[in-house]
Amino acid sequence: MKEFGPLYAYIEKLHPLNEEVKERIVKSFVFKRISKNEFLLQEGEVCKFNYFILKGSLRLYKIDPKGEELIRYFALENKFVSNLTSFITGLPSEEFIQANEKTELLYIPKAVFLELVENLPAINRVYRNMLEKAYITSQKRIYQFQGLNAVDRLRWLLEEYPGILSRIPNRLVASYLGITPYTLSRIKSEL
Amino acid sequence: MKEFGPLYAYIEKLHPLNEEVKERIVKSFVFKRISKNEFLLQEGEVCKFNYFILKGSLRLYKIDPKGEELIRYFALENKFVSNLTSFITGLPSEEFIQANEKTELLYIPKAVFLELVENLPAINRVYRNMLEKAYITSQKRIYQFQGLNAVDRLRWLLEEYPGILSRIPNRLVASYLGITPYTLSRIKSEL
DNA sequence: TTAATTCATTGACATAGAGCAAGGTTTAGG
DNA sequence: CCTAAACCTTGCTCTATGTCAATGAATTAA
Repeated sequence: MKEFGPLYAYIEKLHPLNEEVKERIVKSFVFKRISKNEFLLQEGEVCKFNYFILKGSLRLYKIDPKGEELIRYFALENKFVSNLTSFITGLPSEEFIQANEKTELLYIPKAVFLELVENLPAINRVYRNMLEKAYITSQKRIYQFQGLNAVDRLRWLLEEYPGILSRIPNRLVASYLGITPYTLSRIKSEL
Repeated sequence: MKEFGPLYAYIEKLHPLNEEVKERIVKSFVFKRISKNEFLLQEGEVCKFNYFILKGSLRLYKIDPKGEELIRYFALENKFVSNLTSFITGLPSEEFIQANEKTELLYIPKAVFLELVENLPAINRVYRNMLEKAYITSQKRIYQFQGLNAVDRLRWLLEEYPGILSRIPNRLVASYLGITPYTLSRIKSEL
């Protein structure tokens, strides 16, 4: 079960783990390997899983009325990710979750996860931390849109996700920044 | 303790309350009346309270490098509000919380609140719901900025907060929408 | 490896929204 | 109730970013 190392490490930063709890975790999560562009969730489906990324990356996005991809979030290694809104409410997702590259992950069904949240303090802490982190990230992003122009958003991105431009197609990065690929291409030269 | 009616109602939508729990709530929250423009939190302070609004409204904002107010959120009646980021992390707030009008609220110190979160399932549920709601709201707002132009943002606002334009100065509404008051004034005529 | 596709760059032009200035209106507090 | 201050509106101009088109580079699949 060497796949579980990164997950244990993640959880242990929040709450101590004993062998019994580790066993329940191993029984509850499933390993999965997906290829580039494969979907974990499509618009209209209810998000029934919580994912932990071991290798690779995902993007979460919505298709707007013009058919454009609006990317809300890039999820990289050692992050929990799901469409929390759909996961929480049980309503159909408005978002897609798709792999940017070949990706390895662990996933846990919602019902199993919520049962662990209720019964294992470590996982209660994980869920709380997910919500807190997701919230803080969203809030930063709001101010980024509200207060920064294209160049400053790019600067912010490069601090937050160093090396992302060489890892993820610029077209997707532009969507994440809320600008066109043309503008991204131009502002990259202005540093 | 008639002030507590709205708070009980709020909590009871999430989790049943008995008299014993109500008593602990009454002992833990403090009633406060504040005047227009009074601050509940200033930049640099750590947010040590959680507020429940009984009457009136607050705004949460940040001052950008040009000295402009960037409003992230309007909190109206029957909402819990605090600077969750600072509340969670214990780090100094980058935001101000200020009253838009004469406002009545109940507040609870962070330490007391967290103790109730740990020990009263009803309040654990309240905190979880706060985080979930705050997250969902933020996420909507990201897509609003990423995908909508000024007119569509205004339309969205009028659905989400009907009557807000007659209640809160347009200057503040414009900041919330991420546009200038000039533009807001102009687009109001385009419906 | 090559052909087909997708992606990035760049120039010319278009446009939403910003910034400034001036005037009229509303609000607040003494 | 009256005055000062804050707020809203509107015309004019400016600018950042979008749009379109053309070309070249990189990636992908066969």
